[in-house]
Amino acid sequence: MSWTDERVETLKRMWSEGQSASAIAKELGGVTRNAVIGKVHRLGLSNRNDEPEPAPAPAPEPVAEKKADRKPAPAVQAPRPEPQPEPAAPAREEPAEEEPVSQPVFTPVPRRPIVPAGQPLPPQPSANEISPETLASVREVEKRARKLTLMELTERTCKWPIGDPATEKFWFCGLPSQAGKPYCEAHVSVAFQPMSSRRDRRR
DNA sequence: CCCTGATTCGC
DNA sequence: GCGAATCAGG
Repeated sequence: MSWTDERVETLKRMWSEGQSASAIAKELGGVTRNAVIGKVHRLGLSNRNDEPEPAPAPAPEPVAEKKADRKPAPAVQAPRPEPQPEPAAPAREEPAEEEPVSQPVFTPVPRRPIVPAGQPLPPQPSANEISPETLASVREVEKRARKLTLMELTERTCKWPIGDPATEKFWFCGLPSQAGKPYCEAHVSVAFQPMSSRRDRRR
């Protein structure tokens, strides 16, 4: 396989969408993720976000007096943009009266949430809409959940969230997912319901 | 062990 | 230019 214009176009599109190199390789076929990564670098797409250019801040040498100056510019690695200094966290007093213990209370720092453009988020399991049998089955399955963290999820693990994300009791199902589906068999059954069965569900 | 991208270097 | 091997890491 070679990098035809069309294949390069697909590569560019998927990469900009945040797809992983292996996913792109799978889509293209005939190439490995290494090939994809290599191509990405050759195309100069390495940076997923589009920083125009850090404007390398010449780092002016304060002391640069040498009679016999050898190398004017050592030409080292491009100087890093240098992370922004953390803006002094505004001391925030919450009038919360009900909290007995002092809680750190994460204040949602203005952060642009980068959603990994993946599978559709599962609807929260709402008791209605789902047959009791299926619901029972799901509950049973969730007892056997592998309780994976976000980082442990793969393309072959069920990504159904279990528990309250705001608490420690939160994890992902993690059981083997259906081929091509983001969830295991049990969760697929509650996630993907035919319109017909949703229409006149008995209550 | 699963996965990720980054880099190197012989081709 | 290409990409396998390797590295570094979550």
